Amino acid sequence: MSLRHAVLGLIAELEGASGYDLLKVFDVSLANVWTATQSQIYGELGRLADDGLIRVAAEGPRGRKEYAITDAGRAEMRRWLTETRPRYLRRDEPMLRVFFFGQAGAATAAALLDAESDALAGMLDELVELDERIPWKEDDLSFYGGLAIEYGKRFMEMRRDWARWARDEVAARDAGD
Amino acid sequence: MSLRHAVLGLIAELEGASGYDLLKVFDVSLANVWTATQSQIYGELGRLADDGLIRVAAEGPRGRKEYAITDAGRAEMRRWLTETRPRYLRRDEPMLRVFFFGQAGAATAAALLDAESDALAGMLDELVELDERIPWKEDDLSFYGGLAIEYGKRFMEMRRDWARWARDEVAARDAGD
DNA sequence: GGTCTCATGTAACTCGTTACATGATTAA
DNA sequence: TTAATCATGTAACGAGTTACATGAGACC
Repeated sequence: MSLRHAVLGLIAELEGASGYDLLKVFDVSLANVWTATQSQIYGELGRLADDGLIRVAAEGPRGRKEYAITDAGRAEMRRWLTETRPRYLRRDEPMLRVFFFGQAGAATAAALLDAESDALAGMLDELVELDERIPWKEDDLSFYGGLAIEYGKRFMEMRRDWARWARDEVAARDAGD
Repeated sequence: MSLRHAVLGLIAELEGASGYDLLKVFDVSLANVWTATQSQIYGELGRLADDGLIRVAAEGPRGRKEYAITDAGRAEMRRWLTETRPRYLRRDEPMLRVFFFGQAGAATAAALLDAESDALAGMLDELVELDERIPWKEDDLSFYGGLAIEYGKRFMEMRRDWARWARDEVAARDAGD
């Protein structure tokens, strides 16, 4: 139940946030780490409130609901961080396709790998820009969010370099043996 | 519908494979890229056969069904590789937790990061061993599978190094300012 | 007055996980 | 003979996606 803890953890850090606020956080910094849709977030906020882990602390204009974490919620967050082990489930569509590039022919495979390294270079640029735009290290969320952004940058770099290397391997195999 | 194409692609490469055979491929080489459970695989094989993309080519002992791809299946595979763009959906539980390590205190955060770099070093060892055990480059699946394994190794290395770096950042922040 | 952003919610569907259930064949 | 491996299938549930639906407030 990772989404549950993502939402709960954000409410803990961002007291007074609404579902709409969380949605923006998911789109920007958390996107590198966990994606969520609008309907998921609102649904989970409702369930967390029903279970007493968060509560509606205030209501604003346009039906806005501002949430705050409860003691039970803080305890659950600590339990999740310290008493559960994360799962390393990999599900990576671009990399899955690589597995089958042989079925499209070597020339097409090389072109697809080129397109991927370009896409990755673009995503890396976006992250670097984001990293420079946000004032890190001010508070805990920023500090740990900064660690996650650094991870995102390393990830994109590694992957871009891999795509370039793989492209050369495919080209060499096509030309040579 | 990535699982569908993962199963379809494997049947294309491994003519005569059964659901049970695919299950092993998913557990070993494909695990770095796409995970699937037994019930998903059998379900998808049934649906692919219903849709005419694969067919039961032979039946073996113990109810074994050996599948073969059809022309419609090969066309669908080509279409998927060349006419669709992959999605970069990241959903990474260990990294999500990092986002909230501040809520457990700096000492606990450092310990959690230590545990993670150890786990990653172990997974890297497993991949290196796998890489040495399997005879790559013999056929297309092995060649492209080898590219994916190289990716897996780079991924683990990057991640292990990141965890060590992050641990030092947390320790420095805790000691210093 | 019109458009943009803020703001929430639900319904239908697909995908993924866990657990159960069953049985044949092989090798020690 | 008994344990391991091979082999398939389904049922219930939980998680994630897409689309629809609605409306209030802010800005120009």
